[in-house]
Amino acid sequence: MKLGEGVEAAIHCAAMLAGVEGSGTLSGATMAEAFGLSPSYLLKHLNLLSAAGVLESVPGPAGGYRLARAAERITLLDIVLAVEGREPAFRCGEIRQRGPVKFDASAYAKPCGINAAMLKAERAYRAALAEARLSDIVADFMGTADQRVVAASCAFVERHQRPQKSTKQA
Amino acid sequence: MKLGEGVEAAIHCAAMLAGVEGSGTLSGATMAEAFGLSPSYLLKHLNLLSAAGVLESVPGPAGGYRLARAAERITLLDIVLAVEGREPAFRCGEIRQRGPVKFDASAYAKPCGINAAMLKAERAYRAALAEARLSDIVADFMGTADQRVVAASCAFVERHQRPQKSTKQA
DNA sequence: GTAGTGTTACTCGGATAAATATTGTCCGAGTGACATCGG
DNA sequence: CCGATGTCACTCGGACAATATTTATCCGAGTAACACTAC
Repeated sequence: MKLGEGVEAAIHCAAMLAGVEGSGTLSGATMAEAFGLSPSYLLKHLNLLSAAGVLESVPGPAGGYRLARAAERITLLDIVLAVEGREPAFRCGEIRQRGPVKFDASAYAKPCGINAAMLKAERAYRAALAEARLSDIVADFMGTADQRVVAASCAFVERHQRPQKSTKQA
Repeated sequence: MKLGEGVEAAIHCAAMLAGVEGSGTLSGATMAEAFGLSPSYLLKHLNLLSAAGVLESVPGPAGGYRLARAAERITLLDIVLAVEGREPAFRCGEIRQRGPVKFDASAYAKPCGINAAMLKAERAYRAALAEARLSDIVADFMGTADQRVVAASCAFVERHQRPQKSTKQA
């Protein structure tokens, strides 16, 4: 039961991208610098988010990443599943069938009760994550965090964001 | 987000031990055979359960493992935490402080909102596991599983269980 | 026949390798901006 | 002076090592049962 280090980075990056105006972008290198991370490695996680449809990537100079949809429609569950994978953490290996006494498949028609209990707990976990919208995270940060940090973060985004010129149908 | 393979084995072993009468024991080798697992590796997980106070180990010939308390007072959470560790899956590395702009510690007095949301979800996960008692798992297995499998499992336990000398068998 | 004692076989327990997943790094393909050149 | 074009720098994207964690195995310490011997 351990989540990868990249989950934290992915959420922070998504929250930072939520502060970008319009269809502007932030480059992966910029976000890596903001959090003191290895740029190349952060790209790996950002690509996972792009593949999952949470972010969009813009190539070329003045390119970068942006949210694929409004922050209100992105949940922590979307991000966690994108980075960690969609399959459940507990995988029933059906070890109950691996013993010396064998029966045909009909004897194991009912799913393993242990697996059911574990998956039920995981559904509760995912449901809680699904209720945490990215916009809530950002609003909480803006409201409760130290104002110096908030101001510095906004200034950082303002300074590094790149307004998309070619696609400014805004 | 991935649980170790040993969690499944640990839960199955605990459920099997719940079927042992009185203060009898089952050896690790016996349970490993029942599930087709490596005996030496299963011992590692059983020891974790012993260290956590979920199981008790009896050394010497006719030794083995038994539940440390009644199955009604053992939850899946106890087992999962014993095997996977008690620390939460999401560990906040405070990467928000690792950027180029630094503030003193007072600016970060409030805990990270992302961390709070992740821990809240994990509390929901653990709460669901805490509601799943080992006795419920066993009762569900006895009631809903195929009766041939139930009979075979009970027979296996009957055949391999070792009555502790203090409790004389009938 | 009974009690004491030494042996023994079986158990758990921890230290030790192999396999796998995660983390971190590098270089290449692609793309839009910029400077240059021609009209 | 304006437009087309070639070059370039910057971006993402995926392939390649290093590290950490998990998985698997082996051998040793400990203990209670068993057998043997002496009384």
